[in-house]
Parts: sequence; C-alpha cells; structure tokens
Amino acid sequence: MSDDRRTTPLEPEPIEPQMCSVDLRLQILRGLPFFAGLPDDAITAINPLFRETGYEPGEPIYYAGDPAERLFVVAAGKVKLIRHTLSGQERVLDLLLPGDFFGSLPVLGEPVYPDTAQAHTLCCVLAISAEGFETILDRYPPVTRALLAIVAERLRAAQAMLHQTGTAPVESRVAALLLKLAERLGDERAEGWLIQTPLSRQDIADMLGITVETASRTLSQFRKDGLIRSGRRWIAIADRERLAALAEQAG
Amino acid sequence: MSDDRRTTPLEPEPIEPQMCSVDLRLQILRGLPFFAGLPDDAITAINPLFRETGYEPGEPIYYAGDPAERLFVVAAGKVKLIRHTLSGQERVLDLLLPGDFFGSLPVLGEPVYPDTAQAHTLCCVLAISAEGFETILDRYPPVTRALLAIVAERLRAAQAMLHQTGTAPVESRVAALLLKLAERLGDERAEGWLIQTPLSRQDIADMLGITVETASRTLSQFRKDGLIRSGRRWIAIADRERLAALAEQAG
DNA sequence: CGCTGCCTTGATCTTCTTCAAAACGTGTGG
DNA sequence: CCACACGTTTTGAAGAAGATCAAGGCAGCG
Repeated sequence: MSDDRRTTPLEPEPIEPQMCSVDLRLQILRGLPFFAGLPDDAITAINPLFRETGYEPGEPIYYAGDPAERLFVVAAGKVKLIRHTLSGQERVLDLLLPGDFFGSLPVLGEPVYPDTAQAHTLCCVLAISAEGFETILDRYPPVTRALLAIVAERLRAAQAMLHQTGTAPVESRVAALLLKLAERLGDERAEGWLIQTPLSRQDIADMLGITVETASRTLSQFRKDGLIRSGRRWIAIADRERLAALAEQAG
Repeated sequence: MSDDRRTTPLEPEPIEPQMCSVDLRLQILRGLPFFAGLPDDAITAINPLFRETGYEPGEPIYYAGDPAERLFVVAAGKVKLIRHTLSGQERVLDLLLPGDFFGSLPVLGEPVYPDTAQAHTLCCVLAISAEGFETILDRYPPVTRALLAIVAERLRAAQAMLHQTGTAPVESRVAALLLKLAERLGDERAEGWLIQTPLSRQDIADMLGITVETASRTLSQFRKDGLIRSGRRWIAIADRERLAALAEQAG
C-alpha cells in the first residue's frame, strides 16, 4: 500500500510539439471508427483533405458561436467540449480521445458551434472543411452509417447522463463518472486503476455541474473509505466493486 | 382577461380509434423529415413495410430492456420517452410529436431499448422492423443523411438540457421548458399561447427531474406574476418576454 | 525559498425535497 | 341534476443536500 500523496504517477502525453508525422496521420485516419471499412487507397485519397494543428493545454480550438466550418478529429492528446454560463461558470460536456471527432457535424447544417472546444492536454488535431467532409460522405455511404451510429451512441450517453443528473445524489454521480473515465482512460498500476489524464477537482466538478468544494469533499471521503487513491490532478480507482455499488444507488 | 381556473381549453386529439387511414399513412410517410426528398413511388414502395398500432393514453409501447427490434414513427398523438430509477421515480427524456421517430435506432446495433416509450395521449404509431429500415437506408442514401442530421439535433438538445440542468436554478429551467414546449405545441388562444397537450405538474416535474411540489410552487408563482395562465393539466403562456428573461438567468 | 495554483476543511446559508394535509376539478353513478 | 370519489393541485412546516464564503495547507516551480 503506497501512500496517497506523491509525485504524479501520470505518464506524459507522447507527442512531439512538431506534430504528427505523415505515417501517423494515415494510421490515425485508418483507425477512425467512421472510416473503419474503407480501403487503403480511399484513406490515402482522403488524407490530403485534412490539415493538422497542435494545441497547448488550455488553448481554445474554437469558441461557441463561431461559424461551424470544420470538422475535427483528435489525433493525439485530449480535447474537452465545454459550455459557459453567462456568469463564467463552465460545464464540461465531453472529454475526447484520439479517434474521436468533434466540431461541426456540418452535415447537419448547424450554422455555429454550440460549444467551445479546448485542448485539455498537449494535443494534435486534424481538421477538414465541411465541404470536404460532405464529399467523403457522398462518395462513401458506409461512412455516413458509421457516423450515425456514433452520434446515436453519444445521444444515448447524454440521455443517460441527464437521467442520472436528475435523480442520483452527488456521491453516486461522482462514483459513476470515475468508473466511466477509468473505462476509457484506465491503466493498471501500482496505485490501482489509474485514470490516465490530468484531472483536477475542478474538472470533475465541471463535468457534473457541482462545485469544487463538493467534488473535493466527496473524493476525500472516497479516499478515506479506501475506494480511490488520489493526489494533485490525478485519481486512481482502488475498489472497483464498491465504487460501482455506490454508482448504482438510486438516491 | 379571463380567469385562470375553468374547463380545459385543450382541443381533443383528432384521432379515430379505428386508426389512420391508408391515405393518411402515405401522407405521414411523405411528410417524415428523413423521407423528405424521396420520390412518390419510393414512398409507395416503402409503405407496406410499416405496421400501424393505436395506443391509449398511458399505455406502454415498449419497455426499457426489451430487445430493440423495431423503429417507430408517431403518426398522430404524442408519445413520451421515459426512464425509471430503481425507486420508481421517472424522468421524461423526450416528448414526441407526429413525424418524430423513436425506438431502435437500429442502425446502431443497439441490442435493447435504453428507455421506455409510453403513449402520452391517444395516438397512432407506425412501426417498421430493424431489417426493413436498414434496407431503406441502403437503398436511399439521402435518408441516412437526413437521419444523421436529426439525431445530431437531438444530441445538441440533450447537451443543452444537460448544461442547463447543472447550472440554472429551477425557476429558469421551468421557464425554459415552458417556452420550448410552446414552440413545438403552442397555439394562440384567448388564454394566451396555449400548450396543446395535457400537461400535469407531475409531467413538468418529470421532465426537469424535480418534485411535483416544486413544480407546482414555481408555476403558482408564475401565475401570480402574470407570466402564465394555467389549470388542471393545461398551461398557457401569457408573457413570453418576461418568461424568456427568466429562462436566461444564469443563477 | 517564496510564489502560485490546487486541494482541503469548516461554518453558514439557500434551495429544494420530504412529509402532511387540505382544496379543487372532473367525471361517474345514482 | 346532484353528490360523491378520485386524481390533481396547492400550501405549510421541517429537514437535508449542496452552494457559498472564508481560511489554511501542500506541491511544484521559478
């Protein structure tokens, strides 16, 4: 049993600031869920339509209200989608990993981005114009189908979140969030099931629509109960089962 | 200025229990957002794939957890999508009008329905098997595109709701909900901008994840302030501007 | 070492829920 | 047509969950 407080156990993002290589680009495009079934030559043909850009942690990629002209794909690093209230408070709607897309689901004729995209870690992002993407959709029908499946999946996730938000107490919601994050980002380590991304109390709070203080109190309690280990901007799950039990409480 | 309390001003649903006629079916299919661009003969070809069924208010159409085998379209009346907590509490995720679809977004290979569908008013529903629908998607690519746009729109709506839920006080959320409902169901009347569907305090509460009592108190206050008129299971908006102002409060 | 962010903890206050009871409207059956 | 019964709505009082306000502590970095 190692102690809780210590130097962060997180691994740094394996990205060189000089951006993703051409090989990496192809590899990423090939791996995209919605390009899954496409032949290699199609990928090669599509590749030049994308432009890549690097962002520092915290750097905005676009702002809510900007004209929605491009679709983005996370190549490396993590991106978060956020929405602000008038009073400056912010809510994190999604945390995106390599392979996830965001931005204009332009296909839909949405005129402006509904939320702000911000680099959460150092990251590399591929961008394609709305027209370019529409061309791909027209040319390769299976891509549209795959895209539909992904968007529908996100809708389900949002509705599940909505349901939970309205009915479950904070304790359950924090537990559920940690498990969800660990499933996407988890890494088995000495510390436990480590969530492989910098994660402040503020981040947690913003994802659940609660305050930093409440998030901190809840996590402290979890730690005292041996459910998690945590430190400055990192969290690891120590007892998956008990956490899952907490998450399922109705309230 | 008419008084608030009185016999319901709502119009009854114009549906005969003997279900929608064949003509009406074609008309509805033609009018569906995702069949919009399709030629008439395509509609006629598609038509036999649908089966129609009528439901009484409150009657379930399917339950969460049932195998997701069919896609449904509201032909007439209103349907609500709900999700239950273990403790029996329920949350209304969406209220669907004629032309809206629901059920298996089967395309997505979701194995079971994630929520329960229930007739909110007397209604008529068209159903198609998952395979039948996939056939249509394969045959008419524009349908997939249209569907994608609709699902993405719903995703945006869910995220907006999520954001609001986490940040705005109940008063604002009720105001916003009333405006949203009026935009979809509103009808100009002596009473004001009448929401054309039976709407109990419980319904309002379930849509927002609050209690009946809170919903009732908030609406009573609105009525005292002259923002709305209301009675047993109906609500009309009297002062759109002030309500909109309330809805936008950050908290 | 002394900043500058994070994180933690306590005390108080507000908002919403819970529990309880009464009033009202609607439709029903006499 | 009246009276009763049921479901909906309203209102009050007490309680709980989180928010807010206010310090203080700890880690990493210049």
